[in-house]
Amino acid sequence: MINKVILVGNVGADPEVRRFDSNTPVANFRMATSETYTDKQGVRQTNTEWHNIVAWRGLAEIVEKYVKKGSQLYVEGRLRTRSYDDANGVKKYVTEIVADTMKLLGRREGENQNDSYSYGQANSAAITSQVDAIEAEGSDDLPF
Amino acid sequence: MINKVILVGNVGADPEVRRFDSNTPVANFRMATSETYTDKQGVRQTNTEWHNIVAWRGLAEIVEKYVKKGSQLYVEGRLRTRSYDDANGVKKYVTEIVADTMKLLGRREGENQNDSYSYGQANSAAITSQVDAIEAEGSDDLPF
Amino acid sequence: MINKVILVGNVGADPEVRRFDSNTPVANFRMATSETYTDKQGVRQTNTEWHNIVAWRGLAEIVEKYVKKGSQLYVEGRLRTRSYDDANGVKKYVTEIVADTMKLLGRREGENQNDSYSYGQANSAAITSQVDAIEAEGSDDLPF
Amino acid sequence: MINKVILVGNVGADPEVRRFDSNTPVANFRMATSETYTDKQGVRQTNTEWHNIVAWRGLAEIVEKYVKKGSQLYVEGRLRTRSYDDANGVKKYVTEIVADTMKLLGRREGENQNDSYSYGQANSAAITSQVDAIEAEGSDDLPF
DNA sequence: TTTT
DNA sequence: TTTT
Repeated sequence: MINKVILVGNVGADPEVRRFDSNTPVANFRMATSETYTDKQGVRQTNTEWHNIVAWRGLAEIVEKYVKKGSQLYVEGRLRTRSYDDANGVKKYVTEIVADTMKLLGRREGENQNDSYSYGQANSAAITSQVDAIEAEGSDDLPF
Repeated sequence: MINKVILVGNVGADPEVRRFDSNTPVANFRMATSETYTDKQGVRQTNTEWHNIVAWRGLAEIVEKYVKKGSQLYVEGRLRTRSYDDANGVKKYVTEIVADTMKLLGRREGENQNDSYSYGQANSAAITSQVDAIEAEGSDDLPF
Repeated sequence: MINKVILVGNVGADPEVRRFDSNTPVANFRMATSETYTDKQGVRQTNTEWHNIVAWRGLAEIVEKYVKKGSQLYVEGRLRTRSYDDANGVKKYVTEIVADTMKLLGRREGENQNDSYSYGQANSAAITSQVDAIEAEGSDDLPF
Repeated sequence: MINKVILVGNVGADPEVRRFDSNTPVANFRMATSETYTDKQGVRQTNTEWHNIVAWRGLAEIVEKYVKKGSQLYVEGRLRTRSYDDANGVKKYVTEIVADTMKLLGRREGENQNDSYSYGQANSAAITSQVDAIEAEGSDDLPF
């Protein structure tokens, strides 16, 4: 069955990256998608939706290095709702997007673009070489 | 910005359809997407994810008529997280998929297929004619 | 960069599967997506679009076993335009969808559903076990 | 049935916009999506795929104003293969993506971002107001 | 709560 | 050439 999410938006705050046992990294961050429309009174309105993004392993490492508050991002992943007990022992539910593919868009100082990263399509060696290649490109002078 | 969800799965229970003031119908139902995999011990495992689907207006009416417990469905829509106060006055959050397009897949008794419905791409007259056409097809004898 | 195609439609004719050197299987088939609309004169019209689908390796083997003329299918893949010289030595171009994920929908005699297959997300052992599992399910008696 | 294409890439040359009878504008341009990978010899390789994009009416007008050679773009649309006779009277086929939604990504001089445009979801008045709003934003100083 |  |  198919469970697919595609987002293009901006990162709300610098990602948090944690490492669990066996050193598996996981990155969490929030991302906004906004839509603007003109209401019945002719007034411009903006609706902003916030999404919880989770990235594991190689993608988490790429997030750690390249994704920052304000980054414009393409994210493809799947929906997952999980529960947890809050500080008062109350069961809470949160829906997250577990990222499979990510692409940095646009351009800011220190950011790169035009590469996408997929979990599971590349082993860590390949990811490392991708990251190296990107860092090497960091000073390039592409027309776009 | 882009906020898009694509699901193919099965409906968990008959949809609930309510009508608000000005008679706007809204349909709510739950839909499952399952993925199966073989774990490290070689045992087949299934993960099921449940999604809250919301459909408005013309799409709600189509849901009311054609979507049932067990229906196999393609849903395209956007993520929206809303909050509400539960019976104890505690603020709760729920993430829903607001459907834009829907397609009945496969076939069960009383179900039809191969038509998709989009909110906003068809006026109510067109929706009505689609529905009529489907009802007219309702007695056919397709191979699936 | 992102190059993604998502189709839900029907297969026009039984797939052709060939094997190249080193025994890599490749499956080719055509798939139709139709849309119906009511024209300005109120007459129901149908537009059918035909797509060339290509599947490699494990996906090709699954196509060979399960996809038939008339199968209802979900296909996710990427666009690729390639050129070839026709019988008269004239250069021709053809655009194909190289499949990454596939899901059999609906149901016909001898067909199964609710499993999706991805190239590159499963090694050949896992694909084999998926196929085995499906074959084992082959005699069930589901409502659709 | 579902016929959907999602692309994120760069525009290869300035779009051509023509106007037919009844003044319906149509924009045509080419867009590249590239993927890079490391081959068996450990050498970095790039595959670039070129796509023919078509946009009609309001979307064509937005293309005319904002899309340029080098623009980074999100395009959502559907596949359509059409035939034509070339200068020698030989029948040719070309597969195009008819755009439904478009979003300018990244940022260059004279470009804007964070708005997406859909054909059919907005009437021409709404499109005009969107365009006005964008032009008004043209000198802004957004953090991203 | 679906489905396989 | 599919499907409705």
